[in-house]
Amino acid sequence: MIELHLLKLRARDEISAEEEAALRGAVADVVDYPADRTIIEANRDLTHSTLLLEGLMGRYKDLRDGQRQITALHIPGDFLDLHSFTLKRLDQPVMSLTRCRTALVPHAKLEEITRNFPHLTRILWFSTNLDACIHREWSVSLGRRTAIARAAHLFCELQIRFGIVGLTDGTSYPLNLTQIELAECLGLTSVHVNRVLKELRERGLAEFRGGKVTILDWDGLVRVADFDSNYLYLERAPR
Amino acid sequence: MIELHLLKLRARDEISAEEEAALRGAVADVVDYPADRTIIEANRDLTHSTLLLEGLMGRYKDLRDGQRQITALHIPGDFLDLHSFTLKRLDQPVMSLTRCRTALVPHAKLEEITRNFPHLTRILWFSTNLDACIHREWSVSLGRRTAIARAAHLFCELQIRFGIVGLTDGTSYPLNLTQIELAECLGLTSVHVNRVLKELRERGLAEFRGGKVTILDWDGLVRVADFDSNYLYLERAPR
DNA sequence: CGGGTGGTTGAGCTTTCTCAAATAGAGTGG
DNA sequence: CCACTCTATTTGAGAAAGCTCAACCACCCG
Repeated sequence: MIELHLLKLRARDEISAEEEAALRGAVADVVDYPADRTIIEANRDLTHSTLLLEGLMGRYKDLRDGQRQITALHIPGDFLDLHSFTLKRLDQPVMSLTRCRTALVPHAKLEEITRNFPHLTRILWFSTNLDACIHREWSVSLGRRTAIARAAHLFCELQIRFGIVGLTDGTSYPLNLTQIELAECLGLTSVHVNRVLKELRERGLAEFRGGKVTILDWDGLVRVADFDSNYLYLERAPR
Repeated sequence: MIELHLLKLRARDEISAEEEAALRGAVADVVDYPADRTIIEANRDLTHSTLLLEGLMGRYKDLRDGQRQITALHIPGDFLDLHSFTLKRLDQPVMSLTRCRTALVPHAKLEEITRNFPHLTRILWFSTNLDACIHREWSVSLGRRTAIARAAHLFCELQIRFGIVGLTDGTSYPLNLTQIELAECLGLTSVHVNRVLKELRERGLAEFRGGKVTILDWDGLVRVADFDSNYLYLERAPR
């Protein structure tokens, strides 16, 4: 059940058999959700964190004037809200973008881990820090990159992230978002995203259609995005 | 020495005398830096984290084309890179924006804490998660807020953060940044920041001059910014 | 076949950027 | 104390990226 999550962690550090068992033992129920459902509301007291097994989720914030910014995308193997273990409530809600399957991990079990498995604790801590690294890189995109570079950068990032959990065939991966939702990730309007996608397609860099991203020219896309995977911490190191 | 950091933590949870002692015992040398110096370079192996005692620091990323985005501002009492404890290297460098005084906290000491003080560990973990919440809110600003709302939002956030560590007199706090650096935080050009600051001043909302922010009309500023302090987790709760 | 959602395109507009120049201020050496 | 220099701030004018509004198309599903 937590196979994809283990893939993600083991790409960054060794996980012992005992640690793996502790992690497996921490998982409680499996819960499914339809698409377009807020599954973790903001400011509610939480007693468990949620691991994403299948589907696509996003953290977002709605502004008073009706605009929405998606601040993070979660793919299978990601915790949606491991940070809720210490935060106790979320400042930003999490919604399903497609149909999803999740596994609940009670905070009580995580607390046991912090008492008995210091190294595993650090690995879980690492994984929330990795989320923060991705947030910072998104800030760079939103603050400084052009529309086309932002889209290219996101496609590069996701190619790597899907690759880690074995969900890409090398040149394409599932991304069942509407152009409106993609615009909400990129800080653009859907109209402009449409034009940007057209340009990426016409320049032979990447294609977004049918709920799927296809990388047509990785090096070209990396160049347009000014993409550097450093921030994804793809090396194994003792954490 | 770690008084301001304790203020910050104790605003969010109880810290026992033993935990306080463990934290005090973790601090090693004090180091001073001049302004405008990169003090933690990207991708270097790190063996300690750094606590900011005095001054202003920022995490940033330079793009190929010469643009810079500042992704976080650190004020006294903040860890600059507590996340380096699990990341082992930083994806984004940290620089001093003013003259600064810091205290080094060896990772070995933090590791001891994770072995012996699970609750304190969770509090430190919380504090990196809080950084991430701020990152997400910055993403919202960069992605969706207008230039004036972005500036107003940052001024609101910093008023609260300086307030927690007792460095505001209620209406003003030190912020010794150039307009260029402020622009690098806000994802704008310095020319436009200048015009935005003028508008905030003329509308009687806030003033930025002489290395200091003065809030002239808190409610008005909050309205312009669409500011909600939820994401700063100002409540005490068992973490 | 019809309704609904999402994608595509065009035209004009707004925000913010770029380029350029003028002004202000802080620090330095004479 | 004054000229000089350097950096930061301020303002103006024109350009560009991306937004808004509107229409039309394509596809899916009942």
